[in-house]
Amino acid sequence: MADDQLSRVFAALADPTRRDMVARLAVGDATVGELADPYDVSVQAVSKHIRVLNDAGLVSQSRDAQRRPCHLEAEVFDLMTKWIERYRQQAQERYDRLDAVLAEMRGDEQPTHPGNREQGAAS
Amino acid sequence: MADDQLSRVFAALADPTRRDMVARLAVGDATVGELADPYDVSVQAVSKHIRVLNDAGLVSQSRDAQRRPCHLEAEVFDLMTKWIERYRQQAQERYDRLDAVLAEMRGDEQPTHPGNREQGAAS
DNA sequence: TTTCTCCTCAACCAAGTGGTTGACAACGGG
DNA sequence: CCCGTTGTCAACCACTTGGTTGAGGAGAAA
Repeated sequence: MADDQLSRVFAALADPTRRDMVARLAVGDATVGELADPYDVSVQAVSKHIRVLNDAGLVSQSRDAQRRPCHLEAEVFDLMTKWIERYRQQAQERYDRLDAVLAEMRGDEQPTHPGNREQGAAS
Repeated sequence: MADDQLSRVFAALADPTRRDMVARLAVGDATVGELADPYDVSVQAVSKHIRVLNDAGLVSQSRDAQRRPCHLEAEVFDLMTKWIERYRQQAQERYDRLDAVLAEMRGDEQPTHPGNREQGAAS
């Protein structure tokens, strides 16, 4: 597992249990015990999951006596969203260009200027 | 690794090499060899990466003689985006409510969360 | 103080991952 | 037809991962 943050975030969310915990934390902060309750695994295992989410920057923990309340750091989601949107859009534009070319080949559409359709967008 | 699609997609993108390949494929389809070229690993390793992307539904392969051109299936991104946005928004709403409560307790009139610069840049 | 609760650390284990090399199937060009 | 190109499959290896159990620290509670 590469050690850059984006990789860690994706890897952290690749586990359904951890996604579930994130869903739980989106509702409100929770202690380790509260997070562990719904699952049929040891508290230690849940503690490990939290550590993974923590390392990814998705969750932070504070102190309250013996308890360690977990808090969702939702800003990290933007990191993923940005990456995803970038390439989704890029691919989408490519399909759109292809559509335009196909339409042009069929004479479906008025060609604004023949052969001027490629590589137009400036990032 | 759980076998549901969302898990597979996240896991597939948890590897920088595979994210790189997705970036490459967003520009246009490519053969396995073309995808392997920039990297200092064997073609077999790249073939394995492609298989992972394939199993996640992110990439499809067709036939062209001996070649197996890879094609990016960008719709799968929506699966992730939906999941992410759901909990990001949920968490955001919670912070907003907290802001409101805090403001009310202080008798304040400008509710602003301390560590909460701005919300959705890319939605 | 002693005890109980909440949680983490350490060691261990089975299974999975990302890489390697070697073999080989499929196909086009001589 | 044989040969080079392209890519996958199979076996293997080091390392990681998600789980376990046991030990123990930090605080409240008795």
